[in-house]
Amino acid sequence: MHDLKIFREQLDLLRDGLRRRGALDALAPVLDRGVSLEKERRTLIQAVEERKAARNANAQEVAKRKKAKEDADELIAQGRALGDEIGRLEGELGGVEAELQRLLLEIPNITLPAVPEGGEEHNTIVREWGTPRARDGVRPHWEIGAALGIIDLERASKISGSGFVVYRKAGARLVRSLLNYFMDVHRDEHGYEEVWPPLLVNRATMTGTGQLPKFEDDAYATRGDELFLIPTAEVPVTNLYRDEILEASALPMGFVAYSKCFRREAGSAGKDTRGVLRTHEFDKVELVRYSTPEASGDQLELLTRHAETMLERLGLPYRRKLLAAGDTGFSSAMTYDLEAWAPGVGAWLEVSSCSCFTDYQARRANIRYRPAKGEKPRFVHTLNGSGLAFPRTLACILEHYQNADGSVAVPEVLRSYLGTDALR
RNA sequence: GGACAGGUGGCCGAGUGGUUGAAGGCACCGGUCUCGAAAACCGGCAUACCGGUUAACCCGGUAUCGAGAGUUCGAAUCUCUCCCUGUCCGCCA
Repeated sequence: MHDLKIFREQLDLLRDGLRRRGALDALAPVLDRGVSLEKERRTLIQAVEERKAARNANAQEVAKRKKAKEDADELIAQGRALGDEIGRLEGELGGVEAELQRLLLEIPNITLPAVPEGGEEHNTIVREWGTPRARDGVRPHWEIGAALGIIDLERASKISGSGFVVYRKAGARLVRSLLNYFMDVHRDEHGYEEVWPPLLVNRATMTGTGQLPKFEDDAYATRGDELFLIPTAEVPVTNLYRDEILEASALPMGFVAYSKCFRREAGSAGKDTRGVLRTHEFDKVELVRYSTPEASGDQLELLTRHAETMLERLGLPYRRKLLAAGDTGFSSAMTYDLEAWAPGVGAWLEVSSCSCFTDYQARRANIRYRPAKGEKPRFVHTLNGSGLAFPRTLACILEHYQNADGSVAVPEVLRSYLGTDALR
């Protein structure tokens, strides 16, 4: 969310940002409305506060007279009239502020200068690692998984519905191995604090990271308790310090959290849904960082490297894609997608999305830090990225390491976790 | 789920309708003192918004005592709803 002041002080910057996303035409009326409402808001605030000041002075005077046993009836009548007027003006102000709030929620973050303008056709591959395996003779992971008895989609749909998966035997253990391996590396080598967050969170938390109110249809909600199942660990972890002011010396902070992720995928039926590519419930290790505004660019590179390291250690060929402005997520100022090659599916699979949100998320969640003693608090910059998402990583492993005899070699780094060097 | 007891500034803690943004203490920062330190003393020490000025400092105003609504000329203080915490009981991995 942007600061209200953007309508008054940084309109050109905002216009240009929207243009780069290709969203200016659609949002121009929102901006115009915002500018005039912002003015109206200030006018109303002045009117209200002027009367409140009068009311407070009046109340003091009443107190004084009462103490002196003097008559105050006239003042009390004046106070009552002021009160009525304040009530009326505040009602008006409330309406204006509510609409402003709604407008602000419709305006996406402004992307950083390094982000290419335009739509997804301007996405840029900025890094490639490894040699993608040829598709010839490679079966997709759902066939491999079924043959090995480690991915059971039929029974998953029986017990839960479509878009769910049961991992069995070595498949189940493989999930657990990824969890432990990822957590270990990010904690021990990359210096993240390990966090094990709740999967059910309240409305304020979902609102803090922007899932609500706009995307309520995408979230699973509990009946009767006003709790939501998290779509990513980003939600509880970023909200850890909601409404707090941090010490500058604490930054940057890094958190690594494993979680189940729950997504209704309301609008994406039929796209990339084979096998485990898109499910309603999946596992992911998430990296979250808080940084000072000055350092957030470097922090994005660092975070992205942390995620890439996992693919390199697993020996999976991948590429880093810098998303163009129009393809960059609503709250994000800059995003790299990491795509690993799945030779069986014959596609690059997004296994991580690393973003810098600048202060857009922090403002909404009210996460600040104090640069130095006595200075005013500033919003932190928040960043996050998967490190990594399990199902697609698992699919890539099965396909990339598939042998001619139907067995699958286990990546070196997972062997001690999995207790075997091959799945057969 | 039931019954009590609570939620006040970074922390502790006073305060039941009228100069209370809020006593006092602790912590922290600056100063005096000291060769230096401690102690003592003096001063400072929330956030947001609006306006004036705007380069910064600053000045005036408004709001905030868990959240929201209400009563009142006036609410930390009274009423209602909700949230959270603690203790006991019940249930339970």
